[in-house]
Amino acid sequence: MSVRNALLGLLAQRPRHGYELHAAFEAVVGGEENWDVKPSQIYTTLARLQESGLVEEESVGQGGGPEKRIYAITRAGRHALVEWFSSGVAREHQRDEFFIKLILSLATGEANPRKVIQTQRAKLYQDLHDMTAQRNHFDPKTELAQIFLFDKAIMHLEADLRWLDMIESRIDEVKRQPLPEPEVKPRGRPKKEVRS
Amino acid sequence: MSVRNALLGLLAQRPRHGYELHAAFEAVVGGEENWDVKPSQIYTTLARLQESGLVEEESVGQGGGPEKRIYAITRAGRHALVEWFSSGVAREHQRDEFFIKLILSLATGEANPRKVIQTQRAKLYQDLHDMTAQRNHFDPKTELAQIFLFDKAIMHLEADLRWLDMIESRIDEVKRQPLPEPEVKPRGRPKKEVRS
DNA sequence: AAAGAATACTACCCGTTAATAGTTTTGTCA
DNA sequence: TGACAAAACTATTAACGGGTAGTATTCTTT
Repeated sequence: MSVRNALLGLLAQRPRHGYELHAAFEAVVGGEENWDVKPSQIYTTLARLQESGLVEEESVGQGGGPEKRIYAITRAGRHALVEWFSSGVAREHQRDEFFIKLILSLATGEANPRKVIQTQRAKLYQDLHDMTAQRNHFDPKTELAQIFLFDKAIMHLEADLRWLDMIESRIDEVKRQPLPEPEVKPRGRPKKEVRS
Repeated sequence: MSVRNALLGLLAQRPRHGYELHAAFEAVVGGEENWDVKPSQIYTTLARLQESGLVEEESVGQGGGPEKRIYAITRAGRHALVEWFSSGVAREHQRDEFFIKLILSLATGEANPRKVIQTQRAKLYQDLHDMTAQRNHFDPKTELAQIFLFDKAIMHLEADLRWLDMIESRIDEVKRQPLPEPEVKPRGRPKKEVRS
């Protein structure tokens, strides 16, 4: 969803062709680090945007080399962009991979939960270390935005570590709890509901 | 990735059919709340697992109603599962939707950055409120795991809010920085590199 | 007959990657 | 001077994995 909207944003400035969009995107958000968008994604996304009528092919330029298909944003596109800017970003799904792993290790006995936690903690420390190192490669005078991005990641890692500590200290309580069983629902037409 | 592995974990206990897997999954990780897996996803994932040879169709049971295709985990499947349990969960990509939105609002002038921040903050507070409310619907005596899941989400939301404050207080610094330009690379064969 | 559980499937969207292909510019070396 | 290497420039196609929407068939109970 975000590449899509980013392209709309860039096209709102002026019409561009695919390669140019790729360059602009990288410049804005991926200073050779972190967000690595492949050119092909730009083109597929562009195609889908066009299909949805948010973008249209304007003309075909030709300036040495292959032809350039130049795209422009449409009215509908501008509308979608405004929409995007004026709405909050939905939080990522609860779908937490580590959590499900931990629960499954508890529920199935296929792995040692404490070990799972330890592995994860090691990973988090490693990540934290890497992120911090990378963060310090940027110059606050000119690349403050990049630094903020890393700060966010770092804060999340710290939160994860705190959470992990909390969970570990109470893992026995969880173990003691009954395994959740799939609840059985009565078949057939339900009885007339008596509301509570 | 996680549904996939979760199915492997459940099949490691014993062979099951799709509907059963769906029920078990919901019981373990989605107490009617948060993680809502559609049955169709179970089936598509199962099909893909089978194609990769991690799971195989064992037999077709029949117990009232449509036939049940019963799946079992294979050796390769068990191997993949062990692999999963013994490796850390990779952090989610840097790909941060809010960040790119903010940067684009700064770079393109198509939206007011302060407003973007405010909208996001409102969203975060809303989410925080909802999460907290939901969290309190669970019983720590029997559903501690669910509560932990919410705790994690809550901690992340709090981190996001702190981060947002930090960013907002320094937004002018960012604004003052030169817009990142796509860097121009020299064409042609590169000069013989004089290593530093 | 109504209603919903039990069970399954297909088609599709979106983000993403891998692989490929042709043109132009420029440095290097014989 | 000319041949070639190397890389930028520009784009396309095929495919995969996660995920959703919608539908279809039976069976059981009221």
